[in-house]
Amino acid sequence: MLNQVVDRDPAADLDRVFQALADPGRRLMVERLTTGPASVSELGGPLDMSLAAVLQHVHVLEASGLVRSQKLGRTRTCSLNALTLRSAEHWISERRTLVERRLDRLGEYLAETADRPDTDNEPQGEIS
Amino acid sequence: MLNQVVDRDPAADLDRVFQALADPGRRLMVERLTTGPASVSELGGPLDMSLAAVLQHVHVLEASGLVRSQKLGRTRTCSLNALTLRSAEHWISERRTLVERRLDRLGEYLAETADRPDTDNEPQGEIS
DNA sequence: CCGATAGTCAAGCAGTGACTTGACTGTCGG
DNA sequence: CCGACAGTCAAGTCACTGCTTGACTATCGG
Repeated sequence: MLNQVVDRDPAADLDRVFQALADPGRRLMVERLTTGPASVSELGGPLDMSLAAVLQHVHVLEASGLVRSQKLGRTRTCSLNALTLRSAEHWISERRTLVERRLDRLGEYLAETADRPDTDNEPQGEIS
Repeated sequence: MLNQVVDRDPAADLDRVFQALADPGRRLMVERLTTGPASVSELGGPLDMSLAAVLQHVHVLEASGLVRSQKLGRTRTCSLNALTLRSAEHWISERRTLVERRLDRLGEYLAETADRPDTDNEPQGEIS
């Protein structure tokens, strides 16, 4: 009963998280879960599909690590895992800041070369 | 030549962004583009697939709004769009902070009820 | 002008994803 | 104990994805 995280491939991990988020229904479920735990039927309530289909979405979310769930009696209660949400957010923010920093530097460079029309501006590798 | 963003469905928009990021090859391309613009062949360099396949990935990235590109001569130069990266990051961070705040409140509640073992703690709706 | 370069388009195909239905299994409320 | 409830499993369908190959189109470098 302790075969939790056997899978240690960060890339495949992100695959599953982004794939899980790439569906409007599943995002709706995530949204619902931000307000607190919910049963499978509760998650599927607003979704106009069979319960079996909802369950499959829950499986996807669970495989991605975004959602954890446990069964109590005859109902399965699902809850959000903030850590997984964090890791996806982190991947994006890392890349975003990289681009923005580069774009800032480019802006400065352009501003400088516009001010001084004729100084020693050797083309040093690509900047753009 | 000005039929840019005709599509105004924020949900479908996120669909495409997360879908685009849900592929390791495409994430690699994004990663490459954080260091500056690149041609299609450059993006496909480390990828072990035909150029036609790379092009299709570029199309997906472009349709998601993550990448913009323009053709100059015979080469197409692609660049990252930080704004789209931002919007995906924003969606996640909104939800993450929601969960975390709720979890914090829950922690406080539990701590309080643990301190005062027998006060008027009416069960008022679900907290968990 | 010619060959190599860098894409582009269109089929075509195997694999995956998002469902459905139908049969079945445990609870829970009386 | 019985019916309804909440979920689960297994097929099966149908659309979409990620790739390939082959043919074709523009450049670019001499």
